[in-house]
Amino acid sequence: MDYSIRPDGILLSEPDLDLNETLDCGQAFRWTKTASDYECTYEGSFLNSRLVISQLRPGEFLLHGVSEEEFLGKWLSYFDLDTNYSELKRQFSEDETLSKACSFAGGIRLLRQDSWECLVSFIISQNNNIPRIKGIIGRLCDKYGGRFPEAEELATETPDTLAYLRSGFRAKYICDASSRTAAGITSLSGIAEMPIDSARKALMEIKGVGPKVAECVLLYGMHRTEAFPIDVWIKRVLAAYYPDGFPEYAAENAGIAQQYLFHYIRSISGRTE
DNA sequence: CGCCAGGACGCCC
DNA sequence: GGGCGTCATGGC
Repeated sequence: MDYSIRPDGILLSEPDLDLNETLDCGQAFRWTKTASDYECTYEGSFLNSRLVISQLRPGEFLLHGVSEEEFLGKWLSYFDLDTNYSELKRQFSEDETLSKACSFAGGIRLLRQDSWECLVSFIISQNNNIPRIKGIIGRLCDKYGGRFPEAEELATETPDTLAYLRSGFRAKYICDASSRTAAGITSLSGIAEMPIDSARKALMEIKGVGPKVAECVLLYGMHRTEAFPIDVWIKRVLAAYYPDGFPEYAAENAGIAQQYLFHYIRSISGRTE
């Protein structure tokens, strides 16, 4: 990773990042691709900061209007730029399937997202498809002026007052997550520091949070890279390529490996959304 | 129209 | 403990 400061923002050089692969692969739902003169441009936000980022060419990016302080204090961490993904992929590539997955979409990175937003987003994701997940979260943020609401703000809602989301049976789960978090019964910052099995149990005390959603919150919202969400696609990968279990040497970063595999298995079965 | 979606719950055995 | 119907909504 390298960067330079320009009048129009931060110019970032990072060969192991591709914006389409990272921002549109189902780990985050609030980035939108906007038309531009570049390869691609995305707009989105993390906590209360909005970002417009362009991919100028493979491995080169412009973070529009971002100061060095904002870059070092926020976006460097969000895009996990202090982790060496070349080294990770080199380790993964001992395995034949993982090797293919890494070379298919080598620009995927694990974003360090906000745990609360992540919890609500993956509650919404259950038995749902990505375009509709984005729609529900978009309607939620629209109501709060384009930002993601705090637990305290959602804690006063009911499934009826959340009807505008059209989130279906998931509304009652959003309410439970909000009231528990706002009341301090669930402490996401505390859970983030727990041993992983205790963290899983604590998350699953929330109604609507089962093994899959808990694992996603741990991986995407708490950067627990050993967390390994198993959805229908990863089940197919495990059945087809890992009948004797996932490689032990990759266990510490199994969640990152899972990202490459998810993208790969969907591509070879003809899915892009 | 039917099938499926980055699942979890409640109930059954 | 595993198996199965159900849950809203909408993309395709």
